[in-house]
Amino acid sequence: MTITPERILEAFKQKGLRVTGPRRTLACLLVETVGSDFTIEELWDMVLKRDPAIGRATVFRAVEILQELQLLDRVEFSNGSHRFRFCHEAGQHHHHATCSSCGKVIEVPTCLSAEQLATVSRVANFTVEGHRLEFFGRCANCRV
Amino acid sequence: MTITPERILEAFKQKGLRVTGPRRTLACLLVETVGSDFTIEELWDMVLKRDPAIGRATVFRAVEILQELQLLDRVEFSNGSHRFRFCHEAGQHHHHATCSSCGKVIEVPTCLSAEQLATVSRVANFTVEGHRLEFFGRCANCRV
DNA sequence: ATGGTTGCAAACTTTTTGCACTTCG
DNA sequence: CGAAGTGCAAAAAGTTTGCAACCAT
Repeated sequence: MTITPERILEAFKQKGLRVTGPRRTLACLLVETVGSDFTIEELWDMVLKRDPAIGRATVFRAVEILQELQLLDRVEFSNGSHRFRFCHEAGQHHHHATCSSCGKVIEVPTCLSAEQLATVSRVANFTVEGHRLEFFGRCANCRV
Repeated sequence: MTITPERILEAFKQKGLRVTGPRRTLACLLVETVGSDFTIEELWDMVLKRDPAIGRATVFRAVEILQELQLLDRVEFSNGSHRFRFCHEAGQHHHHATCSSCGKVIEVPTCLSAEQLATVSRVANFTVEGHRLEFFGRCANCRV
């Protein structure tokens, strides 16, 4: 199940959103970025190379939508900064390990168990609807 | 073990940092905020009421240090925003559940097991040095 | 046609920086 | 005294907004 621009555009349609030129351009670009991460500024720069007429706001707006569609992941780093990433596992629940030395991002399937989530609900008297989990450390290359 | 301004200032000293007027003011203020959360702007406003001479940059710099000292927690919300919080559990490892309706923050002790962390290390070929875990959902008051 | 979408530019929010002055130790 | 810390103001990042024109459907 490789991700294609069509899949992304289909997701827009199913949300009742239109398929437009800028969105098409973005979809094509994003599938090529799989496995790498970027800031919105960097994404905009990439977009400009394909269509210099696209505005920055359009990119910000598209990123917001793609996050809601769960297609684009926001990756948090230990220093509090964040980058975006169109993951191999796009659409699948997963988390990220980020190297505090080189910034490498690794997709990891590890997650909390149902029991652990139930425990949170109980002790916090809280309905858990979602969570975010990030691992920080050092990748194989940056190990000492 | 109640937290006191002295404890905070002591932590500064042990890091080789000086105890200054602004830091004293901040320490006193922070122990009174335990259990509530704030933005840096809000913190600065509170600081100004005690000493109108303190600059914004000083507050930003102090917040950065207090985070490194693990005394001040940065709480992330589901919408991507964040606030700071001087927790009851200051210094103890814990996480947060935030209500996406009213913004309430609940401190929770639930965490990953050693096995789960070991699994991440193994599958990602990655030395895990830290992690961040946030729960999103609805608190008792905002439940439908 | 018609309402969602876009580009632009300006406004905004949040955080950082350089530097002369101050203050702790 | 000397280095760390501070206040200020300006600048840098990062993001949002209003609106007239545009274009999918």
